[in-house]
Order: sequence, then structure tokens, then C-alpha cells
Amino acid sequence: MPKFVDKEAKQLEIINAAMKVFARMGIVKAKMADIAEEAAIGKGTIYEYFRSKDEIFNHAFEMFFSEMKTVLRGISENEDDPETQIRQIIKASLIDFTSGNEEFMQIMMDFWAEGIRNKNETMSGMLNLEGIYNEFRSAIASILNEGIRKGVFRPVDSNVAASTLIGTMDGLYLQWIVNPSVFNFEQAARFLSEIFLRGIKIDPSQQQT
Amino acid sequence: MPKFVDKEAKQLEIINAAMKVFARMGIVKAKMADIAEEAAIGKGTIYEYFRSKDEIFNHAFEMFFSEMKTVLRGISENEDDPETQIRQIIKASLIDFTSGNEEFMQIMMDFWAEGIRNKNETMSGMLNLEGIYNEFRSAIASILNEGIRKGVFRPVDSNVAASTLIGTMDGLYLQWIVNPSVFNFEQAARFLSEIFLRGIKIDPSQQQT
DNA sequence: ATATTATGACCGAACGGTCGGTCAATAAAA
DNA sequence: TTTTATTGACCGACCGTTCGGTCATAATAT
Repeated sequence: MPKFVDKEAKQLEIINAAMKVFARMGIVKAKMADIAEEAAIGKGTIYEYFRSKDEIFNHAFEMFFSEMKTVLRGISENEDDPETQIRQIIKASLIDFTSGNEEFMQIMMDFWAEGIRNKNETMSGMLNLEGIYNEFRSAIASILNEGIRKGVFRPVDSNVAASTLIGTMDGLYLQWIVNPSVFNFEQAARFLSEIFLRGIKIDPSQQQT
Repeated sequence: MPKFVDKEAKQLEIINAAMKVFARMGIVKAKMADIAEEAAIGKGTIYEYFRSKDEIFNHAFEMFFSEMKTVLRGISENEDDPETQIRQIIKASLIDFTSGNEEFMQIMMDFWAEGIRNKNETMSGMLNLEGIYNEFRSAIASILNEGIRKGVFRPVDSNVAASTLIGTMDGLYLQWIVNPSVFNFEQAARFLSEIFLRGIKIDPSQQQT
């Protein structure tokens, strides 16, 4: 054993173990003992790297969503056409994130549920579902605004539209979780892209320029 | 004290008390002691009427959603025009259910979260989120099918469309919960009605009959 | 009408299991 | 040897559930 362990790396190991346990048994049911076992360390050791279960949870939460943010950022940076951007966001959210990744979804829903439950809590730190939504919303809203400016989208209220789009995708996750047998993300993504864009695009017959 | 108490009525009292407590502190955090206090009875008395906390939860859950079902049924029975039916469903779900009723929403989200978490559990009885969604979905799908038959809606996949609509509404609840300060149900309902109908209606310029 | 008995509604102290967190002991490294 | 890292037995707060017992009322007897 080296005298100074790489704290960051060990924290990451623990969080990854925690993620596995979270996926397997849900966040609330996950015990410190389970996480320790998964990480192949003693229970006490966890407390060398985290103050509490909440702290583990918060770190995991943050890591989890930062990945999503990165993908979204990539889309808005590498693509110029607003319509294509919207299509890509829907595809990324509903297909790329989900396909073959049940575990991921389970955790995501659990984070949500936990975020809702602890909304009013004086949590040690973050669990900032609100901030994450704000970020997503403003990212999508600015794409919509760009489309409106370019005259390809109707002048809808971009914040309301962005909320609705995000809401729809979240709602679809929920339905998949609840009822995976009759739910198909590919169909849903295709339908959503079509209907949402049809809903906000300028009617071709009256398009200007 | 009457020798024989009306069990049903007392159960209802307890469930109502439980609902209040659920709204105030969340389902998981709600203690039997809290429910007893709210109902102004002894903790032990609760167990004269319910076997367990889960049983209270399940009864509450069922009651809660049966109200929603009733409203939906009313809409499909008292109105013939598919477009109007869709508008009414959106209005009922997003405005009538929600307005001035923060408590209601809190509980609904909590039921959701709980339903997700316990999805794989061998719960005593029900907590049948899946069944409820199926019911809602097929109700909306049949409205859509009627619209398609009448030639006012495009021949979309009615189940996918219904899923998407339900998902959207749930997602909007979620956003309101997370971020009530920047979210407005009236705007959202108006936008959703407009965009969804615009998305599925036959383009007027090519309408037949 | 009054006393007596039976009943079920009601109660909350106590129980038992659970689980996050602590710490004294141990192992490993320096 | 001293310092650092690790550990898991242990603690105690918490909470759902149980159960022995009380009491108001109804039924019955006198």
C-alpha cells in the first residue's frame, strides 16, 4: 500500500460500486454495507472518503448528469441547423442513452424520485435537480430561439416549448420504466421528432424567404 | 362509543389523515405515529383497520387514481368531437387537477416515485402503476382512433401518440415540482394542446371530405 | 330502573429488526 | 518505531408492529 492513496481514484471506485448497487436495489434500499462489499473494502473505509451516504449519493448524482450535459453540449456545438439539433437531442436522449442500458434508466428514475422526495430537505450539498433542468431548458430554448430567428420555427414561447419537450422525454422514460413490454423508444423518438417539429415549424405554404 | 363502528368510514378517515401526512412529509418519511396523530387516534388503533403501512399506502394509491379515472371517463362519455376531447383531457390533467392544489401534486409525484421504486417488489397487493397507465393509454388511443376514422387526425400510431401525450403531461408535472417558480401550467397546457393537435391533425390544405 | 356482565374499540409502552455511523484494534508502509 | 490506512464489531436512534390492558357502551339479569 502506498503511503498516500489517490483519493480521487478511490472515491471514483466507491461511487462506481455505489452506482452498481443503486441499480441493483434502488438508492434507498442500498446499504453502506452493500456498497462496501461491492467495492471490496470495509464499511469503515468508505468513511475515509465520504462523510455520509448522502455525500456518496450527491457525488453519484452529479457524475451521472454531467455525462448528459456533455452530450447535449456536443450537439449544440457541432451542428448548426436548429431542426437537426432538435432531432439529435431527441435521438440522443431517447435512443443513445437508453438502448441496451436498462441499468442506466433505473438509476436515473431513482435519482429523480429521490430528487423529488428531498426537494425541501436541507441536504448537505446539492442534489440540484432544479439547476439541471434549468440548464437543459435554456440549452434547448436557445436552439429554438435560433430557429425562430432564422424563420424556420414559429415564434413560440421558447421556454415553454423547451419545458414541454424535456417533459415529454422524461415522461417517456417513465412509461418505459413502468411498462417496458409495450413501449418502444425508437417509435416514440420518431413520433416525437415528427410531431414536435411539425408543431413548431413554419407552415411551408406561408414560409418567408 | 357505539358498539359497532363503521369500519369503512374509519378506514377512510385514516386514509385521509395519511394523505395529509404524505403530502406534508412524503410517503417514506411518514411515520405511523404521524398518521395516528393526524387522525387523532392511537397508533395501535390504526392496526385495527389496516394490516400494515403498505396496506394504507395501497388503499390511498387506489383511491387517488380512481378519481382521475372518473374524470377521464366523464370526458370520453360527454363529448363527441375528438379534438375537443383531447383539449379537455389536457386541460383537466394540467389545469383542473393542479390549480391551487400543490398537495395533490406532491402526493402524485410521490406515488410515482414509490411506484418506480417498488416496481419489482412482492408487494402485498397492488400499486399497479402499469395497469393505470394502460388504462389511460387505451382511453386516449381510442379517442385518437376515432379522430383518425373521422378523417380529422392523420393516421398516426395511436398507442405511440397516446404514450407521448401522457408522457408529456407527466413530464410537465415533474417540472413543476422541480421548478415551480418558472413553470406555468396554463401556458404549458395551451402550448401542448396547440402543438400536439397541430402535429396530428390533417393538414387543412389537403383535407379530404 | 338498576346492577351486572360481555364486548369490541382504543391505546401506547415495549419489542425486535434495521442501518448509518464510530472507533479501538490491526495491518501495512515508511 | 511511527505514521497511515483499513477494518468490522459495536452502538444507538429509529420505526413498524405487537399485545396486554382499559374503558365506554350495549346486552342481560334482577
